[in-house]
Amino acid sequence: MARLPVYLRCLVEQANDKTTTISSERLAELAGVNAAKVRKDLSYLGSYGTRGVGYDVEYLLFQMSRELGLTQDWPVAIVGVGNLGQALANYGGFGDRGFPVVALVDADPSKVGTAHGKLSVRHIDDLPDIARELHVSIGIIATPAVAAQDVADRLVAAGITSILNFAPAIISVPPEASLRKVDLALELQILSFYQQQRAGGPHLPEPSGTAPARS
Amino acid sequence: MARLPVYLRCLVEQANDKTTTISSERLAELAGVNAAKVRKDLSYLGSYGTRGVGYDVEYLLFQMSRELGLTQDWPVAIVGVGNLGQALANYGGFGDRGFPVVALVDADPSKVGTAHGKLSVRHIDDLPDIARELHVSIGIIATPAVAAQDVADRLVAAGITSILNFAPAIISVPPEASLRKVDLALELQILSFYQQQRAGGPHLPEPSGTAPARS
DNA sequence: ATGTGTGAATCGGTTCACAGCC
DNA sequence: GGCTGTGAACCGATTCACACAT
Repeated sequence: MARLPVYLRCLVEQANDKTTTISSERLAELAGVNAAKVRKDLSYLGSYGTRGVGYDVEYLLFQMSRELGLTQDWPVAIVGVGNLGQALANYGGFGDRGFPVVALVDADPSKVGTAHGKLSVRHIDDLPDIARELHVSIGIIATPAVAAQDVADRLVAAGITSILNFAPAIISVPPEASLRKVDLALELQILSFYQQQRAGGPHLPEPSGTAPARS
Repeated sequence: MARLPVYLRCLVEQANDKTTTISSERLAELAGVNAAKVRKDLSYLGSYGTRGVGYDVEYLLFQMSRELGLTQDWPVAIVGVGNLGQALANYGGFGDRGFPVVALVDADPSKVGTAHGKLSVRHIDDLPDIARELHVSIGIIATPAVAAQDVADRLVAAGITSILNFAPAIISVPPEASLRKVDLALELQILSFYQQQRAGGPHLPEPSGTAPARS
């Protein structure tokens, strides 16, 4: 479920506030969902709540970190050192959360060897070596759209089966691999769509999911 | 619908390839969905297809651009000039697609006035002026999580009712505003979850939606 | 009393399948 | 013959509502 990480973040906040126990109602409020969903989601992890009381924050936190695989670091390689790739490499938010960026990779020979922060760019042909040496488990695709599928294939061939794709392209991977995508332009286009709707007469249904009404 | 921009991108590619007409089947393949979904989605825009033939690429492109509000530019302001904010500001991909970044905003007085590319940072208290002068229609939140809700409130108060939130926080906006979120750490956590599942014994259902099997 | 865990009802979105039009 | 447009069937996810544990 894509909501577990959200719960996790809320629980961390609560733990910092010395809260020892939390109800599904309260957690739902923090996570921006409803209480029944929280209970159903958490019940998949096992019966970690106490009826009449709620969930023990620390214990739930531990169980969830374990289930999410966050008790260890997952080294990340960024493929494509253009604007976006550099931006992501400089953004410190990954390493903080257990996803250290351990390699920058590009196909352009003129970029290979250039330094960005503590890392120097390596050639994509070395991907199998890089993956093995640095134990890379996640690959981030930050190339132009046309290269994205090829890069994905190379990542999988190198044994990197978790892929986050920032390129505006539909790519496919074999079933043993996982693929998520983040498409920045697409998000903006969706916003401009709704803005457009608000300006002219409404024709299509309202947004859903990511825009809860203020409570 | 969040799929319209994907169709749009596929249609642009086809138009560049001088393809004049396209079937729902072919478009579905390019967009990574199935044909029935394409037809249902496009039928919401109106009956723009021709039975027995398919859709006229140019005409559909025009209708979709209009519906998505992409016949005009939508100026963007980025709030929060930390690592992520700078990264997004330097990333050229927004302006190219009709979303020029026209303002950088921060609450830290020591950052105000510093230049990044062609823009210099302005103070968040000036947001109402900035919004009016530069016709900002979309605000990007790239602040730490704790500031996100406050920034959202200020954006809405300044008349910027389309918001893209990169901060790892659940925020809410009044119903007249639209909110989308991009949570990079969350995407990585979802990947690490599935990677973890593959390593240990599977307990939860497989991914869905973003990971089509290779055809 | 309070709040979880969970079957049952509900809902929205996806897929099927076919009538209708080129 | 081929492909769209769309009602109907389907399916997973959300929500309800309540028995049960503390």
